[in-house]
Amino acid sequence: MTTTSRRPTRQRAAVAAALAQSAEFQSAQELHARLREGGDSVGLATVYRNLQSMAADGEIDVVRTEEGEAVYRACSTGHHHHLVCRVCGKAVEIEGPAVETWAAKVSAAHGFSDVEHTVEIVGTCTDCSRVK
Amino acid sequence: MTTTSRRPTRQRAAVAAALAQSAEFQSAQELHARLREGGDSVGLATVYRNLQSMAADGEIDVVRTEEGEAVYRACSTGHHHHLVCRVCGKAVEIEGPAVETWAAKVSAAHGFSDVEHTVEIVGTCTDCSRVK
DNA sequence: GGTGACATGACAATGATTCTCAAATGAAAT
DNA sequence: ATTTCATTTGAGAATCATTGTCATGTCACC
Repeated sequence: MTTTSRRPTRQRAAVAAALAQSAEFQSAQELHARLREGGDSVGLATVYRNLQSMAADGEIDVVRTEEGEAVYRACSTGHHHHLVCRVCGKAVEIEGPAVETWAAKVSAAHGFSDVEHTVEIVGTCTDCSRVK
Repeated sequence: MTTTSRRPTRQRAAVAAALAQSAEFQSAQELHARLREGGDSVGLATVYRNLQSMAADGEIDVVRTEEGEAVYRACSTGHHHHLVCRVCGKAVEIEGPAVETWAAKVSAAHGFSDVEHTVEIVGTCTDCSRVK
């Protein structure tokens, strides 16, 4: 079902590597720029295509910025949510059994099937609130 | 604090009215088109500006589409979340005390302050899963 | 080594959102 | 009413991420 056979290419590997290099969320544009600088030249469209297919296969995480920009991140493992600092962008991975069950219960109650959910918590982390 | 004094104008009223006309989420573009058709001509930029200020004041709800488009909705009351059908777009307003407390607890545990959270659940509603 | 399908790259095209700035309009004073 | 002045509006240009196009490159297999 999730078997989208793909061909291994230098570009795909480069994108995956660049993504894995940081634990933070990165936009396609940022990744593209980083690749350029690093010498691994990869076309912008290719970066987008690869990120999309990886995301479709659940290999990476996608989230929409407040401004609507898509940001990607190498997903360490399984299903989880994020606690993001609105100032420095630091992201903490969190899990919430409570939320999972709640979401399942609520959607079932309304007759919804094949459900997915997104939970994003944004706030100001200790470091950033200190500085002001 | 939330006292952003604004001037009442025909346009602002028109946008608010158009928004209130439907219980569904609508994009700025859709609202603009609807206003045009209805004879209440309002500039596109103005529609955006008003939606933004209303959203900033918490008078209306904003959510990002899967494609990154911003959609707005007259917010009935207080804080709540949405259960959205991925096929027909039908949205059900839901509340979740469980989620609220969980979010507060988790963010506090990580030292985050001034926290906000977003929870979106998407699935397929009864009607749409029936048709296939 | 040849071949056909899939991947890539450069660039054009799209589409939502924002910016610009002159003209219109509200509010309060006169 | 009229003046005054900050705010709001409108039309269109400008941005900017993302997607489409299509000729060319490359992989897996024969």
